[in-house]
Amino acid sequence: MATTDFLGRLDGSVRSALLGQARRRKLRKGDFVYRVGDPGDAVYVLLAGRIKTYKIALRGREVILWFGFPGEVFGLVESPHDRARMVSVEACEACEVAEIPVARFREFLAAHPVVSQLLTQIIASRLGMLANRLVYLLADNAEARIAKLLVDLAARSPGPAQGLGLTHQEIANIAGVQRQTATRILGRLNEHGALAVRYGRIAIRDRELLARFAARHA
Amino acid sequence: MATTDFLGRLDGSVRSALLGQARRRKLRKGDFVYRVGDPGDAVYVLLAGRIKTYKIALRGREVILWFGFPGEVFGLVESPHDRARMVSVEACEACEVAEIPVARFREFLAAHPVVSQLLTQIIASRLGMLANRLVYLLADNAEARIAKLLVDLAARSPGPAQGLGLTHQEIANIAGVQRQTATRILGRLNEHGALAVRYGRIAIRDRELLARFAARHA
DNA sequence: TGAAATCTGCCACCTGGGTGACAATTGAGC
DNA sequence: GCTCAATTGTCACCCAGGTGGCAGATTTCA
Repeated sequence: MATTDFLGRLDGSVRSALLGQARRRKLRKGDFVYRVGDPGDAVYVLLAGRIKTYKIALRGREVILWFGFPGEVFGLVESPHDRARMVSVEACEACEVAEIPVARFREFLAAHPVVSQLLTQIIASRLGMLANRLVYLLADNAEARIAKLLVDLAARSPGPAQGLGLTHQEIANIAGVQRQTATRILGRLNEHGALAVRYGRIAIRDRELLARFAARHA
Repeated sequence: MATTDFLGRLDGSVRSALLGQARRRKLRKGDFVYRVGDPGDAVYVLLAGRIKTYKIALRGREVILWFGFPGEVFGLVESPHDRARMVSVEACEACEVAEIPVARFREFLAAHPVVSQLLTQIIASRLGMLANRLVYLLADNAEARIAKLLVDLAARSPGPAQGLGLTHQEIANIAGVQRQTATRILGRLNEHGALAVRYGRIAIRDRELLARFAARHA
């Protein structure tokens, strides 16, 4: 299980206690869990599907900060002080989320200090991941960035064998390149045998080779 | 006072209680507070000087994550679990820091829940700042990146009137450009009257104009 | 005070990847 | 099954910024 899987790391009883506090919401592709400026009055756990967290930059450019997979928790940072959301969260496919009002979530944490510690860990690791991404986005070229990105995602994705259901546009938006560049590079990695790409199904064929592409700058 | 000024936001008595727990360390330019891999067994408050937090990327490239100014706290993220440091912190000039062993810091937080909340806020805001930087680094061109960076720094820097004592190399390393590019752009911003640059003393002359450069992509 | 190290300013060249454009393919909804 | 929107594939062009190289300015510290 991925270390980012919050729900999976809770004891069964704690998990059901938490989910008992939650309202379930189903979302279709393109629906928002929340958007920039919404009140940050709830915390979410993704039960099924895939979500993306992003901001809109200059000229309408969508910059993806983070993809969320089942079991992961999100919406934590703005919630404690009920500030406006700083990012938008959108369903990449049909999703289900558990929504917990922040007041209840706080009570829950007070009653379960272990969970509170786990969250501290999760936030710290997310800060670390973001810092790492910043470093490689600034220092690497497009090919290495995309390779690193795929390695990272495969480590967190639930069924990497079947492939990641990412569009080229999404890959471009998280790697900070143009859609056409993403297409070109995915094609190249496919030719070299690192990936197995088939219309929207990107699977890693040779993890070693992919890691080698991730580590070189040329 | 900048909202990031941890020490400045503490009550006088709380502040002296905290500093009473600390060992003071003086550093010269180039000294490390800690380096990647060191044990994360202490938390620091910067008392004087300026520090930079960075990682080394491919090909020895230094990517600066964050500049710290007096009053700011750092070393928080790895500490609660005493993990190895994920970043290095180096003095940019003569500095003084207060070093608090993590065990004592934890006791202190338990005794002062207000401070604990403040830290949650600080970590959240740092996550937000990092996310913002990621967005503009991916979406903007070199000129807008450097302009935004200077606006951000001026907002946190103690005496922005006298100018920021940053080298072109440091600006390059945080904006993710080449040193020569930083020089070229600083020269341009100087010509246009947005900055007043004089050998290592970069002062903002026209904040409005600089913000305009930060907001355009061309 | 003087030598060495660091920092700044410039320049010419070159390339990675941005840009726009369009056709082919696929999947989703009717 | 059919239609339409979304996604993918590919191409030609071009420019922002990377690269290397060097001279002059400034600081540091012996």
